[in-house]
Amino acid sequence: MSRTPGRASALQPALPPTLADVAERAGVSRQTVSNAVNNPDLLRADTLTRVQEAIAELGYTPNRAARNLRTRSSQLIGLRFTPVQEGTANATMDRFVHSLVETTREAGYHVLLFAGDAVDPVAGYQDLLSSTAVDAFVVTDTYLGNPQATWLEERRAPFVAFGRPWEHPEARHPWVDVDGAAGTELATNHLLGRGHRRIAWIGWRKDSWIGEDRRSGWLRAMHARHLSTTGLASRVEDTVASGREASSVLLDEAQPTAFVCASDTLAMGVLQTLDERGLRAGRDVAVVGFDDSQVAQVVPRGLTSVRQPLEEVAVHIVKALEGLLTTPAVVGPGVLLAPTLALRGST
Amino acid sequence: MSRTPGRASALQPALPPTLADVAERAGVSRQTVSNAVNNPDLLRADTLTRVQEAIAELGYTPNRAARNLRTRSSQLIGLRFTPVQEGTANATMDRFVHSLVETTREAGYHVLLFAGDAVDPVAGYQDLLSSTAVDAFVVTDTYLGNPQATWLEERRAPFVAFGRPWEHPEARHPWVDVDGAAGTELATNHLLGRGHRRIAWIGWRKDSWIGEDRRSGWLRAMHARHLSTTGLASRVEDTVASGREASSVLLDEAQPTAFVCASDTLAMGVLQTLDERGLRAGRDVAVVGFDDSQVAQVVPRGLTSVRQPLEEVAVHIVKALEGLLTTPAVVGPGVLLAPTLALRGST
DNA sequence: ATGAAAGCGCTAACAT
DNA sequence: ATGTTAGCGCTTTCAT
Repeated sequence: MSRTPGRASALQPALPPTLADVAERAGVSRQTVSNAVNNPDLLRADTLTRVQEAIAELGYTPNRAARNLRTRSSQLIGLRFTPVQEGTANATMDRFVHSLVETTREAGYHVLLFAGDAVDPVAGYQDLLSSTAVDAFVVTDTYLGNPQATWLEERRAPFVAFGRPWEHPEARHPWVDVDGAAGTELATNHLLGRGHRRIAWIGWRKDSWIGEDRRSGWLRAMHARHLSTTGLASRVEDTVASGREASSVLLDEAQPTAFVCASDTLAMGVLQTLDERGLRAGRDVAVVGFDDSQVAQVVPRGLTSVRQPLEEVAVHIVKALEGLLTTPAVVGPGVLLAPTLALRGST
Repeated sequence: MSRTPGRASALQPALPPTLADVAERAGVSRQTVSNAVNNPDLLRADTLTRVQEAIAELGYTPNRAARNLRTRSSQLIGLRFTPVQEGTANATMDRFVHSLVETTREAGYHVLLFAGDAVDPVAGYQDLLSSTAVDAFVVTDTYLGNPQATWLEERRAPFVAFGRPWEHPEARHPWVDVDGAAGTELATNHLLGRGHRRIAWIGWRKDSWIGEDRRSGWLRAMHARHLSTTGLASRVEDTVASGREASSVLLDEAQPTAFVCASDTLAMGVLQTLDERGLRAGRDVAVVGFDDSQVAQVVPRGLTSVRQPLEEVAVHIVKALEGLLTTPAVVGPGVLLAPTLALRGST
């Protein structure tokens, strides 16, 4: 008793109405109201109407915390949000997060962001998991060994990875990824179609699985035409400066007429080199980047770039999450999606 | 009874330990464990040690849902996540979100992302508010009338705005903003210092408060030197194409030697125009953008740009949130922060 | 300094 | 088809 919703003083806002308030108003039990919300089919039509009216009149919304406690679920998906790296063109995260937010919403979930502890990458996951603050995770940073995925799998924590378990083919967690090799192959074939034969590759160091994957698409396309790739490849850090240096060396030593890059960041480095040498991208030398970043879209004359279907990725991830969160959990096979090529002035 | 933590079958993971499990192990009451977690000062040193040992051994973490239900708080801050606009350079959101995630974490909060309903911008807020899913909101899209802020204020919902209540000076909610006029003044003075006298402005349409604010900084700097601004200003849509067209017209009709722009997007349009005319940014014509986007950082030779101190914004916002969430709520005055200028090759 | 009792708002399980 | 009972795990209040 003593709960008089709507009668609290103006200074202290009224507590939101509860199930009990609705029940009293509609002249039914609390359980019936609960059913009206969660299993309306169970109610007789006229009872349902009466309850729904009471709900509307009171502006009732189920209390999340109470529901979470009772159902042992939070309807929250945890995502470790890594910062954009300043001075690079990489912004996949941003577009992906939006797609994920949108898609999870349709499935009745929200996205909870947490920061990565620089020292212990697993700390953030640990916290949320053991306090049952989230129902599952989406793991995105699968590029380096991915200790998170392994850690989560050991604890039987539900999660879906954006990215293949490269070095753990035995991993049994669901994942969704984009076929990087197909993307660079697409890019290389596009250049071949425009008459280029000496097409250089600028990618990441050998310990990057994603980098090697993307590189393999370039190789595949070149070899399919029986073109030599000797001296045409460079593996560097993912920075603009590295892209600039690598392209400068390649131009001097291998005279390529086109560049395929593992990232827009590297491609911007190539554009810098061309700019320094008074060459025009697209006319004198062709350049293709990877990720279709904003940079690729707005740089003068535009940068042709491989675009990941992030909206589609999000859809498949949420589908996998839903499978994971039913009992018994359903784990489907990994999903590999095909990227597209955004054509612009640089080719 | 029947709860045997750690003894569940391997197929069904064990339920996490509860307060009661810790209490039993430590030979104290549940309340004492709760105090050990929340008010350790209340315990005798040896009891505290014993309880802490039990907590460590069991790997106990308080259940969020239960705590939320009891304390009527979720430790969650809601943020409506708007997508990046493709084809623009705007990515303030991304950097800001990261700062916010980082800062809220230090204050014991997490960030909950939700999508904006295109039709009803208030819908997402409504839901989370009435289900008490979040403790407060951070409102970022204050550029157009800001119905959200008004709506939230009417409902006495706790929120902090990133952005001034331009058209509602009587608003009493906390806000944090960046002094756009100071930024463009900084930019203009920088150009004046480099000898420029005919400095043009490309900004947004008149109905944008932020746009007019930024414009006023340019005006102020020009007028302080008794320089005419007649014919040197243009107000357009925030797109690269508009920036290109506006700069083209201005170059023909007013012969400016420098441009100050309301956004990096517009500035990229200027760079396009220069590129088309065979002019070099920085040597022939100077250009300054606004927001220090990734684009500004990696475009060949770089784009000088006004940089918002988003980390600092986040700190002040979280400070304001904390004030809001104490009882009684403490509402401080609005906070206006000064931007800086990131110097690059375009000036 | 510690413990016992009560209850936050909801839903699963069972009874009618 | 609806109601009753119990309890999710925690903290507030009060007693010792």
